[in-house]
Amino acid sequence: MSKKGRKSTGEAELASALEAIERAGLRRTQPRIAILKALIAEHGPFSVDELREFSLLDGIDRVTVYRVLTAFEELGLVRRCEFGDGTSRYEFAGGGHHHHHVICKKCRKMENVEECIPESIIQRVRKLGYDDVSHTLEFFGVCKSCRAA
Amino acid sequence: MSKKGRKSTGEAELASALEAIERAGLRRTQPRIAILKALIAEHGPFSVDELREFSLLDGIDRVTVYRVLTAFEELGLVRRCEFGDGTSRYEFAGGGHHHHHVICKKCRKMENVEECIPESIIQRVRKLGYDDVSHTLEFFGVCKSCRAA
DNA sequence: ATAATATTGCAATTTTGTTGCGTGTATTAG
DNA sequence: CTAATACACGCAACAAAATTGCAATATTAT
Repeated sequence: MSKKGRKSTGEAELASALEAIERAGLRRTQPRIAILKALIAEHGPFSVDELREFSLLDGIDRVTVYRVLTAFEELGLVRRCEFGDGTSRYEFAGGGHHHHHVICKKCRKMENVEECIPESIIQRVRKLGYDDVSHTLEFFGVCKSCRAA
Repeated sequence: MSKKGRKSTGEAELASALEAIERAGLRRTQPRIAILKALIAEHGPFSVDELREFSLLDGIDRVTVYRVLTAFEELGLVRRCEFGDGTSRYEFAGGGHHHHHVICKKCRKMENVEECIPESIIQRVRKLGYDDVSHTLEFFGVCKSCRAA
């Protein structure tokens, strides 16, 4: 995405996320920074325990990860996804680029889907009397390799 | 929906669901019938424990309810919804009529949304190589009364 | 009616997420 | 720069949700 086409280091995303944290009156703590870095560097939504496997998060308590992710979700820095297996997964959402996922029903492999729902549906929900409307959308199907087998 | 406009007793839905169960090679057991009846009679997605409060389900073990709902989901008789509070909810999906929900972020009140995503998005997912594509879609917002407070 | 087997119920367990509280660390005031 | 304050963290205990193994039971086919 950068003008010269070089791979993003994530520094811009990190900086703007930290700014958002400050604007919200929260502190720049080591766990928050580490979690942001991990989420920006690696992608695909992660469960709390998957996140904790990154060495960046070494020594950070599971409870802290839950609390940080919940705070980030409220700030819109993170999106929570439910893939139907009972655990929540989180991915960085600080750069406005919002997408969804397809999950294979057999092997649980996951892939991004760039399309989103039309604005008109969101308008309908607003007309029902809701403000600050967000949504979750996930697709499930059987992937090529699983179909073959 | 019936031709004469009288209220549906759910008998038709029940019959066709039972037929689907047989076609799948499953047995018509008392717990399965009771759960179907409850799901057809009452609406709005229910958690396992909410379902178990209906007297129809008296004496049916929680584990059985989980297992039955999982089987029904695979048959497409039931849709699973995730409202972001850590528990799965289920609703009858045997009559093709498929809808989504808005959940208030504050009071957790829930309401149906009849609109659905355009077929074109589902086509895109199929083109990614997935068969048998389904989706989950939930909206979240702040409802009128919570906005006032 | 009987046999074969799918399904249930129970108990124990695992997994996921939450709460309370004492300690530590970042920020603010002096 | 130091002390005071408040926020955030880590630990331990807890709670909720869902799963597993196995023996007992109910359903279907013969």
